[in-house]
Amino acid sequence: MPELPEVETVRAHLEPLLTGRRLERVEIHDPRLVRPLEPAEVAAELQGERVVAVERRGKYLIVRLASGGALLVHLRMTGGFPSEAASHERAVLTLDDGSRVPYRDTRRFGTWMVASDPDAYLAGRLGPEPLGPGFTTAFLAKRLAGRTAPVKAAILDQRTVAGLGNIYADESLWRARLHPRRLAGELTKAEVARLRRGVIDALERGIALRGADLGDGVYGDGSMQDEFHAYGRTGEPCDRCGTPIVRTTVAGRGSWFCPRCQVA
DNA sequence: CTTTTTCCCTGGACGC
DNA sequence: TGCGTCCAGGGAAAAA
Repeated sequence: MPELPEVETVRAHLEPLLTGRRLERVEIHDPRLVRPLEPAEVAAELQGERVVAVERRGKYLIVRLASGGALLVHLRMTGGFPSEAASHERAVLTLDDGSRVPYRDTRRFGTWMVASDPDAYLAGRLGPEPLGPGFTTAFLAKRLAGRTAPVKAAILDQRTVAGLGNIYADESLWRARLHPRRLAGELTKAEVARLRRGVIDALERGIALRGADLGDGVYGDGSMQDEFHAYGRTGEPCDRCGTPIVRTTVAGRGSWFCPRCQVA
């Protein structure tokens, strides 16, 4: 559930803790976290490495190492680096200043992997950063052209744009006034431009508010949930036209939209 | 190639 | 109160 704004918030939290530090000790308690490798193999690769930067690409955290490689962390649904003791601790980093950085993940979907060439690895599975120069209307139009999948499915595809999940997909479509079931290939140029703008605005707002906090201890301390226009708002009035928000299922995901201003 | 479906996992919500 | 059932969701993998 952490999406781009939440992962960015985690990145900002980790950066001052890790940058410049050496990984003194790496304990991986849950073998699933690093499959198919064994925890001991991953720990051995990481121990003794120095962290030179903590970056983000899409929903991945990139813990860059002095060797040129990186630890790639994907939080999936419930992963996170709590600042206080928490249950479901799946791994712990001990740094050369003696500090402990615990990783928790209730549902155990998150992954850690060591990549020798992280940029190549990520480039092969992710489209452009939505807040970077590559996410142009022309690129988005090309990605959507000819596709018969619902536009919501298309923007959840990380190769179309990196970092959207179910929440920000719905918020982006609301801002763009597009029905989630519209066929991706049938959008007009003007609608594609609106979609791009909706994605950018929704994510920038999410980052500014330090992400959403859904009260389950998974998302951070952000306040984006107070500004949701669509997600989870069944029956509540649309902030544009007052029509009650409707829930349906698109691409196998709960999807909320305004049936009046997001026209099918 | 595309699109859809299944699966992984846990805790919280809900019905009886 | 205590069960059983359903649901949430990212993305890999399989199926179509």
